[in-house]
Amino acid sequence: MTDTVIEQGPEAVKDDEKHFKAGRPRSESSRRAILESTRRLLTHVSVQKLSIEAIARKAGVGKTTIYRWWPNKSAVVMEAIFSQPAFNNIMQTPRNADEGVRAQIDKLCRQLSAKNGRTVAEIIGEAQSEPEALKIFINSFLQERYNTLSSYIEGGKQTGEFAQDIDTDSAIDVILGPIFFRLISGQELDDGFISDMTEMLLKALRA
Amino acid sequence: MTDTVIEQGPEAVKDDEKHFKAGRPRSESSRRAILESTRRLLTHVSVQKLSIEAIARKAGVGKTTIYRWWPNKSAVVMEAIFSQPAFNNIMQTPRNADEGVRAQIDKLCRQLSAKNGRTVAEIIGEAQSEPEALKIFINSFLQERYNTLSSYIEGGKQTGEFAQDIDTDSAIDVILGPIFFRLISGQELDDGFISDMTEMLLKALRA
Amino acid sequence: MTDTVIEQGPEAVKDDEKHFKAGRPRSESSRRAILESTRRLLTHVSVQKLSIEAIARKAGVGKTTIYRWWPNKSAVVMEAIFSQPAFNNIMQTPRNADEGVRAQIDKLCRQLSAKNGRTVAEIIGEAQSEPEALKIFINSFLQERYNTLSSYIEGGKQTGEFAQDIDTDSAIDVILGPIFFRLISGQELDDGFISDMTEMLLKALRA
Amino acid sequence: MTDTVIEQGPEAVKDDEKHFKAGRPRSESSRRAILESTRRLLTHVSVQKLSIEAIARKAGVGKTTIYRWWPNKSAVVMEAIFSQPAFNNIMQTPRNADEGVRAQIDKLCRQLSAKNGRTVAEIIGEAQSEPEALKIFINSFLQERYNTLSSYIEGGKQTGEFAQDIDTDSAIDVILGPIFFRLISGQELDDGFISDMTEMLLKALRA
DNA sequence: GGGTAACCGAGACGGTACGTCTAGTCTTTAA
DNA sequence: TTAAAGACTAGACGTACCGTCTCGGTTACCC
Repeated sequence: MTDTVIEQGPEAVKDDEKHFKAGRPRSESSRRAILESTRRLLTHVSVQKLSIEAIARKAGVGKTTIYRWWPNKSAVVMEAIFSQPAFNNIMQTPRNADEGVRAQIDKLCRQLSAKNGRTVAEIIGEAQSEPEALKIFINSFLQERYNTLSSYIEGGKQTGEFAQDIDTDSAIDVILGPIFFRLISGQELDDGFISDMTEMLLKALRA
Repeated sequence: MTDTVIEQGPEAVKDDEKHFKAGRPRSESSRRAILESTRRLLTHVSVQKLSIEAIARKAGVGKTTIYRWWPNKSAVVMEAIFSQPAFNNIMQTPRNADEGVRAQIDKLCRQLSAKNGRTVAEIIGEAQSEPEALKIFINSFLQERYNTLSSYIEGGKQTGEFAQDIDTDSAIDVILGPIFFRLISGQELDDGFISDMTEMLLKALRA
Repeated sequence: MTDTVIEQGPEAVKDDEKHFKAGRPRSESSRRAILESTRRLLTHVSVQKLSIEAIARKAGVGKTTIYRWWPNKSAVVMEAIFSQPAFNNIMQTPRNADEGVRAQIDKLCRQLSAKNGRTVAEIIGEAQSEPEALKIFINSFLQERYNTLSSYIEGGKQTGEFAQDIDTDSAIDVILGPIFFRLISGQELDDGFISDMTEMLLKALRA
Repeated sequence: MTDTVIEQGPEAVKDDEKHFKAGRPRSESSRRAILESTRRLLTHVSVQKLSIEAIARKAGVGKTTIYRWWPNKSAVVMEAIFSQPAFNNIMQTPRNADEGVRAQIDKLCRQLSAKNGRTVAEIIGEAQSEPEALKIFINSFLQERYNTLSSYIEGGKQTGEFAQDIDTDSAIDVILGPIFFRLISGQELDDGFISDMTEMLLKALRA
């Protein structure tokens, strides 16, 4: 699901009617080689120091092939990172709102720990000067967490678990904020912080 | 106060004893021209697209002069931005902890609004792939806000305004997090969000 | 004698009358340090790659001190090289013109062998793009060899050893040419070549 | 013929079999623009003061394009200069050895007169500190003159025109030496000198 | 099975910027 | 006044990538 947001190719046209599609089709093996090479290279260098040329070289692919299918480096990197199984966000339906929020916080912190967290931080960094990259990041990663949290909070407000007067969107930012702030300020997302933060946030939400 | 952290020059030696100081002294006018040019250029381009060459060109200064006094682009940018009067952080002593935290949140949000906020976001972005730049950012900007908030929260815990069992450092991250998260996720720091957030955070802190 | 040609400083005033000479006197130790450092550096790098900065650094001297006393790098190098005892050109008075020419060829070839030869070649190279350096080279090195050869050839023409119809200046160029050509074309001035050449040249000169 | 020595490109593969030749082909117009710009710039500045950047700027070409096809500045300059029609060395077959040597001397002196001579002198100068440049100079310019003279001298020795006991290689250096020496010592290659020299040299060669 | 068309790799292209180096000048204090 | 130190503007160095382009060659689909 994640990658369909990123995907830019003509495949986007998936309408009912079969389109006349002349010409050689996109090479699936090249696509995989590009993403795999990107992941490999990111274990050694930062997103900003990663170059399209290096990806192409390593993947044994022409630069044009990359430029044809992705609008910029950030898009390649995000598809490479977020298409990994660890980044799928399917949550088990929780027993109550409190538990749902806790589970989402936990899951997100686990996803952002270790190497992947650093890379996501670098992606966010890259996105600060490229509005388009920021949009892709939001659509392909943040949106889903927003939606999940949103449903939990709305649910909590209805059941009376959470205060009725809190603004859902603001609340989400208050929840996600500390996590990403720790990430970009170079601090660990250690268990101590996670539990401290969780208690504070739930106290803020509760009725 | 901010810039003393960044400052690199031999002026650091300000001891009582007179030092032998051979050679032509640092040109104050070049220093000012560099910082001013940096500020001007940043109104047109992002931090990442800003080049040392462009700064030198615009300031009518040799590249070496920049490299002599600043370790990298981020350091120049930070000194240019944070040395502006708007970024001094002198807070009036508040009547109580609650008011102190509110004032600090307000002040920070005002500093990060408009053009400056974007630039700070870009600085943070740049720092994601340069540990040294991150360190400078923390020392020359974040640390002060940390210290101020820390004293308010500790005070609040002692007077009984705030809960005794909260961890001060975690609390600070919970407070600063949402602000910087809005910033880096490209959303406005509008009044509605600020007041929503403030209420939630203070609820989380209160005894 | 050699170096007076190169010398440019105010010492040029060597008139009888004592001149009032205010200010700190020229440092003889700096002068020696500069020349010695130049010689040392030239054992590692070529004349063109030798920089004034490197000389100043090595000699523990300001760049200004060098620029004050020598017009350019070539002048420093030539004074450093040609002031060595090996480069004095005092010839014993020969028994006849033939022997004089032979002796001069021999001496020159010996002076231009090994490391010194390479350096002289580099000086000539440097002088190709700096007319002033070329002039200094001619005055401080070539001229003396010209004069000596000229007197031998003129003498030979008078005694009938050499043909009357040869032009002395042209003859000198014909004699010196092959030596310097071997030098700048990177070939050794080996004994075989020296004797081959000497025979041919004397045959050309003889009546 | 001259430039094939300099040429570095993959075109060197001119075998019968068709080679697969991927990628965009070398731009002939860029190549011409580079050489032409080099020639133009050399009418104003010396070889040593000529910079690759200036060539690229004037030719409207990226620096990389120059570095891709030539190993260094000297190589560009030599191809620019020696690929001119005036520098082809095709000699008419002479009636005898004497005439051949005279013709070669004449031709060379004509080629080295005026502006071109100065540039060749500068090339030689440049080559004094760059062994690789010297090698290219020898291969792309000197070698041909050597070969031609060699065949004439060998011929002359066989027909009895020239002395049997002269060493051909030494003789060539004796012939070329005076010409290049006049060049690098900044003197004109005027007709008077050329005829004086020619007579002396042929006298030296004759049986 | 031939035509068509988009794909592929390779790699050259004009550019920009990097961070370093040196030139030659300027400006200070100490001798 | 000169020496020494070292900062100054200026600009070239050779390298790395950018994003575009131009090749020869490949692979599907449709008639």
